Amino acid sequence: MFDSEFERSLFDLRKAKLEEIEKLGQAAYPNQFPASHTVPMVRESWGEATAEELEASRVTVAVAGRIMAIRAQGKAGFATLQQGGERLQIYVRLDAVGELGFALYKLLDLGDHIGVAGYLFRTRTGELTVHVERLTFLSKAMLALPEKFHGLADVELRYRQRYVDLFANLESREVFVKRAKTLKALRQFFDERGYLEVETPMMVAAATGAAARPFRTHHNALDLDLFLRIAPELYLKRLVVGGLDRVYEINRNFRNEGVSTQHNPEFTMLEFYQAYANYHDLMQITEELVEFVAREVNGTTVTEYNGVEIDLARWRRLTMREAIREFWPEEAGAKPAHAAFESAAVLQARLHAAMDSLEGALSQTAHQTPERIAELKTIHGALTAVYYDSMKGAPVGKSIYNLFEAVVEPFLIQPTIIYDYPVEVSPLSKAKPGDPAHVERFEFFAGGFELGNAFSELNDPVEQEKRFRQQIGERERGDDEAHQMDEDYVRALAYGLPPTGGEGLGVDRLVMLLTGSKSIRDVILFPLMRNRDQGSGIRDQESAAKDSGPEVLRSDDMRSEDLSFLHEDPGPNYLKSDDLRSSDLLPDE
RNA sequence: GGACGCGUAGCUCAACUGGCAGAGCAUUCGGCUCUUAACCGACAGGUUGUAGGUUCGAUUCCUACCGCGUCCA
Repeated sequence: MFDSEFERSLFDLRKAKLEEIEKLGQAAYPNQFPASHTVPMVRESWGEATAEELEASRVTVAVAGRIMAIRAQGKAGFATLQQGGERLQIYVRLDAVGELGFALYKLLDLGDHIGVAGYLFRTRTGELTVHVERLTFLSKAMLALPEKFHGLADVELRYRQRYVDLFANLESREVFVKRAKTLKALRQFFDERGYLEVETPMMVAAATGAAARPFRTHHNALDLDLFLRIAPELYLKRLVVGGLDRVYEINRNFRNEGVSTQHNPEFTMLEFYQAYANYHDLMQITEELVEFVAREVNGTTVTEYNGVEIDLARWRRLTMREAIREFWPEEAGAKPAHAAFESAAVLQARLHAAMDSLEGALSQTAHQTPERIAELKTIHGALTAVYYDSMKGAPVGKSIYNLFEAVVEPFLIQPTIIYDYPVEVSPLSKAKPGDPAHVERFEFFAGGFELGNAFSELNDPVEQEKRFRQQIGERERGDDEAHQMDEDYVRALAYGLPPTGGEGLGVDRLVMLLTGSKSIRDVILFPLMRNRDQGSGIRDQESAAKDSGPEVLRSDDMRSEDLSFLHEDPGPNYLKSDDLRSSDLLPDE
């Protein structure tokens, strides 16, 4: 538990103080405190009251909180209580609380929980303050708090010890309050529109519905290899077959892939399906949904992200081909003509010319900013990859999609819907009438990343089976993003899925936008972290002695202990896990 | 997986070109009955992430490893 001798000696000191507190007739760990108000309630009710009004009415309150600042002044003193995410000053005087009360005050430390009863007044400087008449000890902080002005700044410690981050950095608490409001607003939106909230399996025999590697686990009693789901998609559509016309699910998905500012191995996804709707309806719902949630959470649709104002109520809609032409970098030469989207050979020629053009631009970078040079290098690398992938036989639609990801997606800062996706990258979407090369699908973006993905669901079982077979062919060509056959899903379609629109939305990413968070780890309470070994910090003797014993776990080890089964070597029969590539929800690079 | 950056007291941060490892907050002791990043005085607190190497001498330079961050895959 201790990181140093300093902490150990502080802990011993605080234990001695607890004994002194008990000698004063207070319990070291009492069971309750009958508060009359929360700190936010006090601020709400009397935050504007004048000194005269407070004096005339003599409001008495009993509030509890954690001491976040303490200033003793001889026979009196102040402290700042924090509770419910807000702070309230208290004033303790010897002649008001008595000898015992003041002796307790002198034994208090930063971080202790106390309860106070007294009346409200304003100090000379105008601060709303409780004039304490009775002081109750509630719980002691046995370890030192972070620096009181800067809070806990170390990013790693903020993630690993979120319990400290939450009380030391109130803006961190605010992020998670907004996350809760986001979830509530999402549910309200769908509940009001007649959607049924459902829960589908997290542990599945085959990980379907998205393009990602799954985690593997095992059910002992049934001796059954299972995967953690990567998406609920195919289950939710089975429910629509079953007559649940409008369903939604907000739950965790698990993808066994890298960690980044936009990816955590477990993340929260909203998916919803609506019978008799198509992707045009979904575009409308998406815009309404994001706007509604922004207003519920922030009271406004304007949010600042990376220093840029984003209005989540103002959406653009572009087809993928329009977007590529619009965002085509001038350093890459002429924009692809429409014909370039029809034939692999023409597209390859266009890509090759763009690579040459970019190389030329990169050889004369005197007037470019370093940021732009880095962007151009990234774009050049991505175009090169698309080119060679195409030369090796990738379907033209897949190349167009990769081209879109390279030159458009990072630049979609303002809310944008991109629609009409190539059929080759959309095996679960329904084709556009009269245009078999494209499907009724869109993804929506803001802040430079994908927020969600939606389409008119393919409901022809024969066509679905054919698409799955095409995906198997893609996999044999070496594309590990190809989808896996799900025969029971095809069977469900054969019973008749009505025309249906379905959508997935990355809840963590929406919260990032609404809170201005640059990393997904800032909106996940306990993001996945590597194990810390003894490389940092001194291990206390107890845990060092019992290092291998199961009963003494270092706090840093607990998470990974819980999750260790997820990291086992897949082994030879890790079968199709790599191959289980499916739909299009938040596809991975 | 790759590139780059970071890791110094419980916390927030210094330490020039390699030359005695420092400050603020917090802690401890003393003073102070309207302070609010309270103030005044004193004390204490370090295996500079870990392990090696170069050097008369390493927080500083080199190598490997661990952890974190950013970008890329």
